[in-house]
Amino acid sequence: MSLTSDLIRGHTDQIILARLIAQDSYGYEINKTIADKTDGDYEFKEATLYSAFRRLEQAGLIVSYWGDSEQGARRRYYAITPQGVQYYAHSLEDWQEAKRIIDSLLTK
Amino acid sequence: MSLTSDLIRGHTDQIILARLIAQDSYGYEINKTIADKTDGDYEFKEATLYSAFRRLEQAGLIVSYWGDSEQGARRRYYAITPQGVQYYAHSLEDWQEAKRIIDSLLTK
DNA sequence: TGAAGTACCTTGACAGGCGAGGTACTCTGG
DNA sequence: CCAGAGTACCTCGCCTGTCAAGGTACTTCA
Repeated sequence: MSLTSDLIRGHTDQIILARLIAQDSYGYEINKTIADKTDGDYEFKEATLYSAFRRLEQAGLIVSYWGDSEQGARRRYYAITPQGVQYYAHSLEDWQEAKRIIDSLLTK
Repeated sequence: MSLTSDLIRGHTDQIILARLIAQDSYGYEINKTIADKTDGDYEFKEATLYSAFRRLEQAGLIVSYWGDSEQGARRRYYAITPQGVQYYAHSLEDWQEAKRIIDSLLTK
């Protein structure tokens, strides 16, 4: 919910990349997966999600292609690039580090 | 360093409040304490720190008073208010929750 | 005397999140 | 048969928080 959205700020790219490492996916599905995994506690706002896609694609961390669904709404699929994988691995380390630092700052 | 600063974005207020729960303090000292506690890995930028003070005081979470040092540079001390304590307690819960959520989103 | 340390502060630019609004197609119940 | 809910995408413009850059003023010490 809104409680956590401030805290997840900064993890958007990382979370999207994590989903794309699991498998190619598209905006709507990624958001549903996130909602599932968090038992409905979290989900990106659409504007946030799509602006993240733009950012990540411009940075070369993901690429997109249109799904070939004849029926139903068109889907733009995203796939992670090697640079994306590398960036993600690095971001995982950063996250471990950040947790450590924040936790240490929240104690007397 | 700059690596972690993106991830600490959003924890600024919480970290400052944690310091003020330990004891009344002033900007410069808070930053030094943070540098100490993180072995020099982290420190607020001054502009960030002082804008956080303004925000927190406006929100009624901290109050300030001038230190009575006759000698040396003047110091503006900050103290946490009851609302600040309450906000901090809440933010701790949010942080536990955020860690759980983020970790769960970073796995297959 | 001048550099380094202590201590505060402001301005303006920039980036990311997101509310609000929009398009277009499909499926299902009444 | 058609209205509403669901799927699926997208843009514009505001708001908030960070921070580079710049400034002030005092003290200590080599």
